[in-house]
Amino acid sequence: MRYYQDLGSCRAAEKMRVKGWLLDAYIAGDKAILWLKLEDGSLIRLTDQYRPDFYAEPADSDSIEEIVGLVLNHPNVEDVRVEEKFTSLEASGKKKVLHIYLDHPKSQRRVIKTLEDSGLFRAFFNIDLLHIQRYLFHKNWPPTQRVEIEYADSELRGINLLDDSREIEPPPFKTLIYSIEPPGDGEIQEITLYRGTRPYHRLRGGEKNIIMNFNQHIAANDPDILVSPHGYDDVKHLHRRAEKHEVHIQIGREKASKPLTAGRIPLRWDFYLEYGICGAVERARFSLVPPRLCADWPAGKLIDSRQCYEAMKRGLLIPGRGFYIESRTALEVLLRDRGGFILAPEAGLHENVAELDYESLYPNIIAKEDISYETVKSRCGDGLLKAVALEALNRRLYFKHLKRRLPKECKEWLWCDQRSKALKGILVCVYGYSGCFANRFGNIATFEEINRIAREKLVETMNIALEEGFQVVYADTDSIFVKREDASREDYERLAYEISRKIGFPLALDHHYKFVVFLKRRTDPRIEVAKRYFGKLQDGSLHYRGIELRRQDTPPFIKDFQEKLMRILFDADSIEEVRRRQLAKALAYVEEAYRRVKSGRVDWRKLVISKRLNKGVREYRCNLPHVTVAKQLSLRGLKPAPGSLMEYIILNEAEANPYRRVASIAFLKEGGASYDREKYAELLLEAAETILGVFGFNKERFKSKMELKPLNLMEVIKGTLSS
DNA sequence: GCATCCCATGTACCT
DNA sequence: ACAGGTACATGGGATGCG
Repeated sequence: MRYYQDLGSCRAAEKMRVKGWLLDAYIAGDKAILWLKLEDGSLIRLTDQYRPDFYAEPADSDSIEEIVGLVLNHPNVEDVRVEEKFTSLEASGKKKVLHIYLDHPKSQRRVIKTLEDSGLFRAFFNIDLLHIQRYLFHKNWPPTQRVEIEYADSELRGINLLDDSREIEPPPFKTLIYSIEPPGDGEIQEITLYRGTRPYHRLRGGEKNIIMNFNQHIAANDPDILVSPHGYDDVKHLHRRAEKHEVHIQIGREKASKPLTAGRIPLRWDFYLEYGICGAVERARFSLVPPRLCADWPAGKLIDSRQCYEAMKRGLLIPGRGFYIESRTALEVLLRDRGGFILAPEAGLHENVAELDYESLYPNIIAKEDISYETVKSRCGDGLLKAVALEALNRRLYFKHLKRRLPKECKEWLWCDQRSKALKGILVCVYGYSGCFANRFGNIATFEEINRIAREKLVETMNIALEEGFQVVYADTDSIFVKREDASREDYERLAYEISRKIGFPLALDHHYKFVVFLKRRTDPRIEVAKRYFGKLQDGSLHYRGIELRRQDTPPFIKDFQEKLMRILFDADSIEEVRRRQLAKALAYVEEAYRRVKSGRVDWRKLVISKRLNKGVREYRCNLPHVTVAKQLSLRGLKPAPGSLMEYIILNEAEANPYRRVASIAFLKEGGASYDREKYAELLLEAAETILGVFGFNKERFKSKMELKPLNLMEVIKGTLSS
């Protein structure tokens, strides 16, 4: 067993050796504070030395000895060494740089300011990271990974990483779930405590009391993880309210509330529901950032952290964050910058179609073809990006495949699912982030090279399918839709296997459709459209993309209608049966729903449209309905924040005054509202046309037939076929 | 003065 | 602090027509 010894004081204290998981870590003063959950469920707080260091590149390397003397003279600098380093990934040769060691984390800002002002330096490196990142990077210590540690006198003496890469279960962190009522930053009326999704206790009786009781509850239960609707923001809210009553509360494990949730992990409700503790664990392991911080970070930030860690391991210097700019002419963009490959679908109704999808195609290209920022121009060695992607890729594959062998919905299945989903979220971004302007190592060439290979692979894939006797109906980026009339599920699986073997990347049968419809452009029905289709799988479930039903801005009534319509239509064993029997039933259903909308009998709550307000009301140039709604709210003192959903119904679209066209649901009473029947009927028929359009359904014709009673619904269809 | 077309703007979705 | 590609609705000005 190897220990990474620290240079600490060697007092005659008893050394302890324990196994556990790093739950939280942060820098306080000149120490790293480490909270470890141990195997027996107990918790320990250890400290460790932390002295920050960074690099500075002299503007003029000739007078380097003189500069060293100058820097050493700074009262906060403990040591300076001259080292030879690559100053960028593209750099052709090493340069002499100063490695500067500081006396205290707090000194960094001051020292850098002084050095900057001196004008003697061209650039600084390894400064644009959190201290805790640098500490964990130096220790090669991914939080939440199983470790054996040695300590004495509450000081860390050594760590040894244990291999828990095959472990499914998350560390035994204790969770507390709560919510604050009402939501928002006003006075607290109640705090609800939950077991799973069920409330089991409500704290009530005056804000001050509620807060104090909650504080006590935390102290008594000593949870490791705090789950609430807004995670850390809720903790801040609690603190603000407590201050109002001059009450001291302690949500974290430190008396000094430095990080408010020191030693505990605040998680957002929706994150917890989707990814669980496993998700936080995967993020922390990937990024080497404590889960308290990284659970909330956007993926790009996690990738940046991992990239910096990998760079440091290779002895590379970390440049500051900044935006890179690459200018190119419009023609260059036109010629070079292409995204994924798309084969326009063959519009219409198809039977027995297979959708074959590549498994993490982009990360696989990065890892297997070793595409990276520094290798893209001249291929050499293992690239940085490969190192970033490979472990996550293997981990994801492991959990995804393990999941399939487990009984669905058991604990282990859920953990595998959460881990693989969390890793997928990161992996998808590795490719996108490679060309992101904010990526300190990024460049467009890398991004485009990955893209180019992906396109090449997809075209090869299509060709193999054709050679094997299949028809390619549609293809987009990393998936292809193929069909052969007599093909069985096994035939499709064989094809997927054959392609995987030849291309060298994993491809799998993702969906086997009984029926699938590819749509035409609504704005120009002569042209077929990508990314909009729907169908029924062999197992009987519906599967659809891009259509109204997928959109959050579609009113629930329309969604329910469209889904039911699809069900009715596809309740058959063959296309013949669909046409002969189900089509008439579907039309009858359209008529029924149409009459209901037109009669005004639909509950307005089912007609609510919700659209996101992406910026401040003043910044809009177009007076769109949801902007009008935002203005309505502003007028009444409710300021809708950018990013919030505007929920409204359409009262009368034709109204000249835009404020009377729509109404925010905030102003609608229980009694109800009279909605714009014409408009909602129109939306209904558009949703119907999406589903029934292939059979010749046309909303205008439907409407005119509806005016004439009695009507024979089939005429709506027949009319088209004969015309 | 009114209907119609076109385009910029904006949201949401797919991979 | 993920990219690029795609679809579609909406408002409002430009355009055409009488």
